[in-house]
Amino acid sequence: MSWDFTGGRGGAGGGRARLPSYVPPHLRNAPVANPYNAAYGYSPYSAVYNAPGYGQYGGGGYVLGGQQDFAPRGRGRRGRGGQRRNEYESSSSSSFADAIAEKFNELEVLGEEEAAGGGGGGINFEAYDDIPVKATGNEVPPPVERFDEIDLGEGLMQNIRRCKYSKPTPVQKHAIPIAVAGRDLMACAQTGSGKTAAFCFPIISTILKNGLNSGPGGTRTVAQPSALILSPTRELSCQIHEEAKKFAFKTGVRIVVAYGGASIQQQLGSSCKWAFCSIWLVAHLSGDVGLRLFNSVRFFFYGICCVVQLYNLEKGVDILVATPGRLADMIDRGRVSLKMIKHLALDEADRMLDMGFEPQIRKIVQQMGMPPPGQRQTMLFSATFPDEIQRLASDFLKDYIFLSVGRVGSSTGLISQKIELVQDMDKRSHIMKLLHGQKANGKRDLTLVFTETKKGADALEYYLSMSGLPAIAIHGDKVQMERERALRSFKAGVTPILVATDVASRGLDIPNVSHVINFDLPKDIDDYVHRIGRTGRAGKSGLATAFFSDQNMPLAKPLVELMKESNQEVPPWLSEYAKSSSNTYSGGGRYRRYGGGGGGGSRHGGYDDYRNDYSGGGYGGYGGASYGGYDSGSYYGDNDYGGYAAPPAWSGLGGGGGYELGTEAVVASGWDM
DNA sequence: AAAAAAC
Repeated sequence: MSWDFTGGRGGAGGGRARLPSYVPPHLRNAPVANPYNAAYGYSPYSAVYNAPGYGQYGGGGYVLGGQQDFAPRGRGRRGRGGQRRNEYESSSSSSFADAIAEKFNELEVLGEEEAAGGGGGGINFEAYDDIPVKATGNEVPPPVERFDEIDLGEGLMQNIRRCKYSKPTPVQKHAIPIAVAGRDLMACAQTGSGKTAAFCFPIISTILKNGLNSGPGGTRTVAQPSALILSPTRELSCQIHEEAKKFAFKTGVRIVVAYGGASIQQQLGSSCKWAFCSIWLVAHLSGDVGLRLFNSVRFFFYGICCVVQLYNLEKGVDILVATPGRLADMIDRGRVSLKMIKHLALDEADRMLDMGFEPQIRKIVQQMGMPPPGQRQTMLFSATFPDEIQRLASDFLKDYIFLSVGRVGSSTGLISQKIELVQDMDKRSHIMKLLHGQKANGKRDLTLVFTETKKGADALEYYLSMSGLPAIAIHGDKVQMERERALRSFKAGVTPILVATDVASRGLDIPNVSHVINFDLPKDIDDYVHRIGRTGRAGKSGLATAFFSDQNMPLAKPLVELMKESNQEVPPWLSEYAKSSSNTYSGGGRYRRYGGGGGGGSRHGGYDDYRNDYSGGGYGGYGGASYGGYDSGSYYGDNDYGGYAAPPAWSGLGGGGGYELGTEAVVASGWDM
């Protein structure tokens, strides 16, 4: 029964069969049957650690320096020749050959960030030529057409070539010169537009120019990274880390990832891991007493972990990729100091600055020793950038450039959106119908199902599993190990149905998703945009189905507008709802602080520099009526975002040197890619 | 009334 996997157990057959274990150097260039084996480093331990009873310790998480980086002697990259490599490390990208192999494999299966960031893999670069790009701000550095127009440093250039990034994507063309010039940046660019590289290249390049921070001495007791990259989920941090490592290959730039969900095996050397596994085995064989013994040993090892963590931090880190909670914790403990930070990048910045996250971010950025704006470079990236968030973010920036990149393939209509009127009680039978229909197709395409709550995700997973459908759930209540296992299992097609909360809605690289089902629609239209953007990638068509129930009335209007923009057929009943609800729900019931106010600007990727709204009031395109509700002008009366005179005219080439590329204003149709 | 993010 396929749904045996839903418990995240892997099973003897499923789990072990995929384990590549050690790959000898001479075979590392060989194509990998399943890209995810290599890319995500199935370790021989996962089968063991995923055994029942281990779960609560979150074996899959990383405390610091995921994978290679946390091995006691670090990676081979820094001249250690990989002598400390163990099986786990080898199964990840321990050599660049592996990295390249992964890259190719990922491209083949339409990796998201990879694909768009890379020059190969059947990416339709012609489509990029039409993408409207707009940069506003003072003295905007001109874009480049090629990577070699900018001196990024030989090591990095070599890696760019190794990655087969032949040509920069639109966001890279603009963002890299801006960032290399040391300017602050607020970039509104789609997931999959290559933004990871857009902020990594300049950071790595500058670090190389200014000299590495991490010397071999290790006399420092506090890690002082010179760059910090923050992201809202652990998986995303991990993904960025993996990316960045490829770019920094052999440059000596040290990149460490830090996020929660404490792990044991990830941080121990191979011998410790084996010892740990053996103990676990013995413990299980000898029953209850053994298990108790195992638990004490586990705690012992946990203590060791902290020591290892310390050691690695002290060894030096140039770029720290982290989630906010863990970083704040490490700063509190005095393990990390931000006083040497020269570059700060926030990925998915709008989420990082929304209600739940903003205080943490503000604390990290403003109260934990980081140099103030002006003395550091700050770059914010997101696919959606509501005005309210822009306003918040401007606290972190100085004289920044706002960059807005339109969508790739928006005109091709890669994603078809279907909205169905399904009441909550009918949702289950309805999704069964949908999924069985797909099953009949015999395809192994991936289906991503979004629910509103964690409980809902679990319940749906259970229901689908019990109905014979291979589903697995991912959400924040699962321990990190289960989350990662779910993701792997989904990507590998073992459980081609992933039931997820919004933990999986942003930034994550989940290739081959052919269908996104919004079992529960999100409250926020931006979330919807991010969610459906998981499908329809790199030339493949995608389907996004949403179950619209009476609960979703507030979403009707923005949803209709979004669908119209992307040339989707709007069901008549939905239009009716949109009309009748237009003024009723203005901003009410929204969780996000920017809630109803965001309507002044355009949404779903077509955001504009809010500074330009300041004096002008609504400028065509999207009227302030988007959300019904507030007139956006009401926000601008505060006058509290100090010193921002309204910069040059928003429309590109005029005025103070904004750039405009492409054929139309940036509020182009289409949505995420 | 949610999700995420530290131990």
